[in-house]
Amino acid sequence: MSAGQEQDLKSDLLILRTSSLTGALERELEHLILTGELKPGERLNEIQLSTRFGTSRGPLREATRSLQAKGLVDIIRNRGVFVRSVSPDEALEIYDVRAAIFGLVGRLLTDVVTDAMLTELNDYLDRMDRIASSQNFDEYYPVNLAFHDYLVTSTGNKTLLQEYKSFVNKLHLCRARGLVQAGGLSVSNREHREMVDSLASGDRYRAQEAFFRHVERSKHRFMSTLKAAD
Amino acid sequence: MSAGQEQDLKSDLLILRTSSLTGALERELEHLILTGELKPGERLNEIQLSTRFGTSRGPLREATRSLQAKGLVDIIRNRGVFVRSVSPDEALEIYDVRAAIFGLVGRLLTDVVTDAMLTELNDYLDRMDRIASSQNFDEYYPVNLAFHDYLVTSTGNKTLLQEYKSFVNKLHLCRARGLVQAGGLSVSNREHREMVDSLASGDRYRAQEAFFRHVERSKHRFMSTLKAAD
DNA sequence: ATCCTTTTGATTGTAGGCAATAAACAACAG
DNA sequence: CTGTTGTTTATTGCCTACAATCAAAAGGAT
Repeated sequence: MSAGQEQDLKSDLLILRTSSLTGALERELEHLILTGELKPGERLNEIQLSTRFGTSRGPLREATRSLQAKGLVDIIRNRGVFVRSVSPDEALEIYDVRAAIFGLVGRLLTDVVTDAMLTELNDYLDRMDRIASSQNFDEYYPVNLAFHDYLVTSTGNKTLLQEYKSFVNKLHLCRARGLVQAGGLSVSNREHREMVDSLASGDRYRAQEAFFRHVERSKHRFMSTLKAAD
Repeated sequence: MSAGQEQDLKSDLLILRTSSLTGALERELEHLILTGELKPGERLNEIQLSTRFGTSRGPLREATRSLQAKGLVDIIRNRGVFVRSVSPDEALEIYDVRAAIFGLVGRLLTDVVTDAMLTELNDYLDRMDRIASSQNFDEYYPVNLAFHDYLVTSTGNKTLLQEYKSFVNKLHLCRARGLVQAGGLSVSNREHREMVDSLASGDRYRAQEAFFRHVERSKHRFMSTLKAAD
């Protein structure tokens, strides 16, 4: 079954001795899940996957256990491994926690922000404004992602970065989540500008609240799509 | 090797068909780590542990992979599994994230707090005050834990609860962390009272900040013990 | 003493097998 | 026709045993 590319995964990644086979499998499965190739609710067949990647069942089982702890799959005893399906209710919970995390990003950045960072951020804003006016979502999305990544990374807090990414990932597993922000590109960028301005002001509470609200608003946009689907 | 109690763990927990052997091992190892029976930096020998619990290597390896994803152990290829040792720097990072999470608890609670909850919380405060005045730390600690648990659980946000507990656990893995709050029992309870009062006021920003500051202060107490050790 | 092999001990990955379980299916009685 | 009861089958859970791999310790040469 489509052995051409994946069969080589084992030998390919063993050349990069950097990590174990389990680790490679874990990254590969995570990729399949986050790109949607494995859809929420779908089952992961052990022997099917292990033969597909040319490994034995052992490392594969270890990889799935790791993914379970990360919250990407559910394991039901004697039934198997299933791609996690995040309910709308749980998505709302995640949005709240993510808002708090992101609020902390704003709060921390006020202490470390430099002029160089502010010009860099304003560059991002201008670029995103241009793209937003053309309503080109496919182009907007990666820049938007880079913008947020830049912010979180700049705090220098690696634990924070890890948590943030983990929550962004989990939101991808929500079935009901269409491309939420598709409507309000320029709306969203107005919030971005307020975030950067708040950083420039040096007011940590204003920054925390601006960052918090940005996620909260995106939660509300998500909720409105839920009601629309009723 | 001390087969008396642990040998029975397998059969005992298989009677409770509720969970897999891997899951049981994971909980057992987590317990050993968090109680300090396995100390930070210590290696987990596969065969030694599997024979100790009367299982084979497979489930044990799966359990350790899960613990790795939870951040409780580090796995080095071809070297083995080690209990995670949290550096002071990383502990400071965790304190910040935990502060943001806990701040969210305060913010969310203002929307759901009831009179019954407030009286319950004031009961906690009175009990802790009495214990604090007697400087009995062993008695204070579990009540303090229950107080915080009650707060986080009352938000109704299960994702939040899970994250909060995860961070509290990770802080246990910091070698340098003596019993930090040992000094300021009544100081800490003054902060608790401000937290409850802020909830009663209904001001979500005040509550968020009160909860945030409580963790931040405990971070500062932790930092002062670091300097003292220089 | 330093550097370079060699050995050793442990982990990692593989293969194969068996028991247990759950879902799908068939036979059956009401 | 419907609901219940076996039966089958696929899959997981767990085990043993073995080969491969790697890191650190031991040994010897310069």
